[in-house]
Amino acid sequence: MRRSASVRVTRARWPKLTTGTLGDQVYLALRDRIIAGRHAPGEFLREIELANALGVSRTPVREAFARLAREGFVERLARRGYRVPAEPVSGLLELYPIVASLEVLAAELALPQVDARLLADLRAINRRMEASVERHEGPTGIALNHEFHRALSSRCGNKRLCELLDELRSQVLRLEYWSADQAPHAEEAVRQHDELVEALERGEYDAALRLLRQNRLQTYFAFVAEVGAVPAT
Amino acid sequence: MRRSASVRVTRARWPKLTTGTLGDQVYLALRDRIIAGRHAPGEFLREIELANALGVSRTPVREAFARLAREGFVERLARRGYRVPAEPVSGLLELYPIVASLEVLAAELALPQVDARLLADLRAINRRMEASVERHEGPTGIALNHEFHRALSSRCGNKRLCELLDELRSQVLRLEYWSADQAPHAEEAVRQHDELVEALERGEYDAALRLLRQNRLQTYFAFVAEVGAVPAT
DNA sequence: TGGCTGTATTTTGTATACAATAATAGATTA
DNA sequence: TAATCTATTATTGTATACAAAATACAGCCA
Repeated sequence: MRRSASVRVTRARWPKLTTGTLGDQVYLALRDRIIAGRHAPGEFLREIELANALGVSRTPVREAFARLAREGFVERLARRGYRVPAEPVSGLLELYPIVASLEVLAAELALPQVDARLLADLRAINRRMEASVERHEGPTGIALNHEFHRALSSRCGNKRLCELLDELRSQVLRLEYWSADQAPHAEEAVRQHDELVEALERGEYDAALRLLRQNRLQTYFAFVAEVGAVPAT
Repeated sequence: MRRSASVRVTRARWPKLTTGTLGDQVYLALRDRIIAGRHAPGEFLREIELANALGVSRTPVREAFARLAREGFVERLARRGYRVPAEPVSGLLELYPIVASLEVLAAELALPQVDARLLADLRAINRRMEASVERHEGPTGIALNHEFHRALSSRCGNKRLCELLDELRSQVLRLEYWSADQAPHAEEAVRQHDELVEALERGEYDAALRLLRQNRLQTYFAFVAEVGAVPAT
């Protein structure tokens, strides 16, 4: 009971829960905080603490944890609790090839759906990314890089693929936020994005796919070079 | 209360729960039943019923449902309950390309790890698949087809990729059990598997990858042709 | 007779109480 | 003084009680 003061303070730092089931809301709130790096890797998250902070019971918090654990945002230690995992290096090393493969597939499927509006969106996102990179606003550039690829692959017409990519990208996002100061090989990426859009405009689909593959592979190798790891491929 | 008789009967048909957390055990038991087709598509699954049948409370059953829903084995209808989804056609149509892409990636990564033991395993699995197809033991052939591809891709060295593929394959498995009488283009697949193993033995990696891609694409197109759907690619 | 509304029932969503277990700190002994 | 054993405590795992909401059915009215 004498905790009420600190609980109130903590509570103010959390977004209010509004719609949907409580479990979903807790999941979203917690995931955003973890992605944004507001919980240090290795930090333990306690059900009761979060429940108090959010003004809900342990049940929805547990549901959120179960989901977050399955998606890799927290680790579940049997009978010990949940903690934000460290090891972003191996995580990115494993995720990058998966995301790259699926994005190439999504792009192949999306090619027939490319239209003027999508191209305009892609250009706009890339201009924002360019500006962000120039100003060295690290995290913004990382997010915009993902937004660019999301805009393209979301046209693939395969709902399942879109959902899977969204989930994987959000995991990459967290690891990049934590391990990198800015988007991977940012300036180069902006240029490659422009080339990709131009190829799409000219209807040169093979070239576009090649550029996408190259862009994603370079993200991977740039990271590998940075951390000094041995590439698996 | 007068339901007790039917509950007791149902209970006898369920496997006993042994190790791990109850939530995990319920998840596994229920998933296996759904994959095996023991619950008709469209059938509603009630928390209390399952809890009674398994001799546990609703809490672990809820955890299992949450997981199954995220993985596509059940649908969650807000405030209505959970049901086994119908629509295997669109599900397979969306899953096949995803699995194919990731398996090609996994195979690329696994190539350096190929050794005599793996090749022997692959041959053995394919012989069993051949026998199963000859005897028209439908479901067994479907499972063995997955086992063959799993044996290869599990050598990729990317844990994350392995887990993702396992999850996706188990979903494909359910849909194939329900929508097909036997492995997709079974005889042809057995032959292609043999060719693939032979290429691996000769160290012709490019040829092996080409054969794998072809095998998976044909699975997809054979299904498309069977259901008369319009292929997305 | 057909459609609508209100109520009862069923089922999920949430909260809380209880059980089990692993970490921790303290005491005791060599 | 250090190490080990024990008791306490903190935290998850599970069960159950309670709340909310959606459906189905019956009764009523047009």
